[in-house]
Amino acid sequence: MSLIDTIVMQGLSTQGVLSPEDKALLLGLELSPRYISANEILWDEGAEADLFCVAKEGWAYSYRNLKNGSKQILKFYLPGDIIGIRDFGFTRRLASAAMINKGVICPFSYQQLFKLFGRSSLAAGIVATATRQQAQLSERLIYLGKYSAHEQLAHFLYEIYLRLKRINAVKDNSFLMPLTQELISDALGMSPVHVSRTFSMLREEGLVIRDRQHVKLPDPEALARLVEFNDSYIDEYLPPSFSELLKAKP
Amino acid sequence: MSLIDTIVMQGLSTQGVLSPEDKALLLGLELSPRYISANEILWDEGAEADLFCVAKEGWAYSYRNLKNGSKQILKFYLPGDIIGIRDFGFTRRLASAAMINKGVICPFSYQQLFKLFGRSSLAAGIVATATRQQAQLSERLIYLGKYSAHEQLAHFLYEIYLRLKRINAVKDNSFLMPLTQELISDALGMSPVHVSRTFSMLREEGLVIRDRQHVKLPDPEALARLVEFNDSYIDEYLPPSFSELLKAKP
DNA sequence: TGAGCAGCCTAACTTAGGTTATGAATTATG
DNA sequence: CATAATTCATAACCTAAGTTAGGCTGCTCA
Repeated sequence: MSLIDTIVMQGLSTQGVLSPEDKALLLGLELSPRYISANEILWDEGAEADLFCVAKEGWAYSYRNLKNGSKQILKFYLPGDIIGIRDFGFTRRLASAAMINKGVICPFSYQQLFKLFGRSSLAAGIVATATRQQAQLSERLIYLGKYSAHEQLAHFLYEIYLRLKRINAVKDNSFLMPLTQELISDALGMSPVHVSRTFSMLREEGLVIRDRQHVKLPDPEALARLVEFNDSYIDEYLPPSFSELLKAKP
Repeated sequence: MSLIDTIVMQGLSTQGVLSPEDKALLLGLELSPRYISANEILWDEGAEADLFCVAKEGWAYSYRNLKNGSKQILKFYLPGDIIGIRDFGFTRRLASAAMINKGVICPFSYQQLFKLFGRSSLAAGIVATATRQQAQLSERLIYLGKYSAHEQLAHFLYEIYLRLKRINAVKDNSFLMPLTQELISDALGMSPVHVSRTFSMLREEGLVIRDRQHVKLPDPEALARLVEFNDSYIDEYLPPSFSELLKAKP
């Protein structure tokens, strides 16, 4: 899993927009992998925002600690995702980030990112990556605002399923999800008890089979229909016009 | 109100990072103002994503229509904000956008944006603008997930207050907010009735005085304490390191 | 190998906020 | 100027989800 495997970069790459030098620059970002243990905190809210990471192995999440002692999770990061882009352009972290299970991340600095920005095609790719993350956040906002716990959890599981499928981590409609129900409750803004209740409902409906970290969606399409899933924000490549515009540049 | 007045661009500009040519490019975006009437739809979800707008006058919002007939508002845009950056890198709109009151917007195309991207300092500014919007969304997510209606509405009003103050639209702790309670309810994911109830509570506590569109916060600091407002995501300039990095570039 | 603990389930009870309804005040329209 | 349509306030009632609690299972590590 390299940065190039980010879906947007893939799009740029397969359309021949990235030059060999661009690719060399991208690959240069992953020269210093760091091995991280489970539950290790990558950074705390308010810390200096001086680097980003590509998650190579393991899951991570960003979150905010709330005054009442609980926390709200903003996003789960799967292998291949860029962690910390959220803080680009801020001096301090707006949210904490932590590893869920043990894994490998590749940190890179502002300096390295700016080097990429010199090449407008890479700037476009980075921005597109950031807006994709924002799009995922928007979807979550929509479900938090107006849908029931039942629909929320279904949506959440289907999103994870799609993101894992993209990186070939789904086999026979099953995947590994290293999340406790407490983490899920922090992400969906509901109580852990209600997450359990809702899982039970989905099980009884035959939509989700789960044994600890092993999750199986016997009929993913049924789940998708239930939540009217809008998958354009996950799967889409860059618009065709992009490659034209980028090639035309001097 | 010009694009330069966007907080990030202001930061770049006052630190002398923007060259005269950069500024000319930016101002070029504002050459074709369009006059928009109240409630006019700028674009629908699923439409081709081919342009962005700078809001010059009037308020706008982006939203998603939900299957049950209601809608979820993702963001309100005040004068000076860039509308549509959310869809950068997608071929189709992920959300609809509409004007609230009548106003003026300045559309610009992907081509124009890419021209800006040729200059890495501007690319950085645009990305930072996009991430700032994402940060505002994250804050809303946090409040949707874990706080009561009372705290949510207080937070919402205080955010509007800060954003308006930045563009000098607050006088004597009062400002004009052209939102119906129904729009607010669509943004905060609660029922219109409960918005009204909650406004009544805030009024009784002496925190918010409101007569139709005229809103006064007699003691903004008290409101801020109530919600423990984290204003770093609104006010902060670009990190000092940015200007160093950008100047160092060839 | 067994004590301790994290994770999960289910039940009983409570509550914040949704829903429906009615009326008053404002604003738009013919 | 009169009528219709918004917008808002408040009340009465209801439900989805929170809270507290108790018990089960399967790790971990002493």
